[in-house]
Amino acid sequence: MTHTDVTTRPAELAPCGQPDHPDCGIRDVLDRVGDKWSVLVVVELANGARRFRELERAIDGISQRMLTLTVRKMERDGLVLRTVYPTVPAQVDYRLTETGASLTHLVKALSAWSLDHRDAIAEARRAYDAEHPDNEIRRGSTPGTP
Amino acid sequence: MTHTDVTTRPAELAPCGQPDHPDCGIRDVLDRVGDKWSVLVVVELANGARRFRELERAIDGISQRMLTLTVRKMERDGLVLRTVYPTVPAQVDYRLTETGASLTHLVKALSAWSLDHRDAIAEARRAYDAEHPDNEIRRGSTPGTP
DNA sequence: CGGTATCCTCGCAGATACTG
DNA sequence: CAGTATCTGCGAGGATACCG
Repeated sequence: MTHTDVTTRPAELAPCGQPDHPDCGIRDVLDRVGDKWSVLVVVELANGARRFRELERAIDGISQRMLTLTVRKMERDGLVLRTVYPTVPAQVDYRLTETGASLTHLVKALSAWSLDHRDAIAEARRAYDAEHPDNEIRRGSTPGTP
Repeated sequence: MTHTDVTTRPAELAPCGQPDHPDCGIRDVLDRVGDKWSVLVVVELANGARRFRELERAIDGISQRMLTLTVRKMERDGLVLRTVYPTVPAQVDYRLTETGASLTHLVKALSAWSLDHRDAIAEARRAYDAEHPDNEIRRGSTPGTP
């Protein structure tokens, strides 16, 4: 039985975490582009084709290895197209496929959301930290606490 | 209210990976909800308030620890609201805040994207694997994990 | 029920070195 | 330039046990 019933639930979101329900696809998409590197590659390539080095430089902090892995995985998933030019000092460029390009969409929405709620979140954090001074949940922020 | 204009194709995406550019917020948002658990919590809470146990049951595979951590982090970020009822066998429920609710939007878009491109990706994978039988990039697939 | 505290593992990711 | 290969660590996250 294929539950091809994408039944576009207007208000509700299909259950996702269940093993019996196949899931709403969230887990898939997160496994695919849930890591920051993939997303940042999409961001870079959203503005046009880039060569390996260009990507490496554009994405601060990524290691050669991770870039290779990321870009390979994305190639395999059909999100990026890899083109090798047999020049002397080998040249390769990457560009988004149709499928990959459709992601820029989501990435932009994500970016917009972040920008939109960034200070609300910062504020919420401050409030929380003020009320829970002992709490050590500080994952993802407050750098100066070694 | 829909405020995140997902459909507009404005211009270019701001550079993100740079240390000198502040960044487009992508890294922030990924640090915040980039992990699958957070997203799945959003998905569950999108359909209404849930108690701890309910969340735990709804999100298959999550450990108690991770649920606590995830939900705490989200509380701190002002994405979920935690309410404790001082009943005898303590009762707590979680619901999305305004900010958190604005995420359901993105999550739905993510879900839609996944559903929409799921088989294209599966196909791309098969094609890739056929052409690269030696390659061991199989990260993100080969589900057989009990 | 709704957590916290502890331990322990395994795999992701960084650094480094070598090749075509 | 554009990778591949290898070693290693570190820490996210699962399992378990125990409290209010």
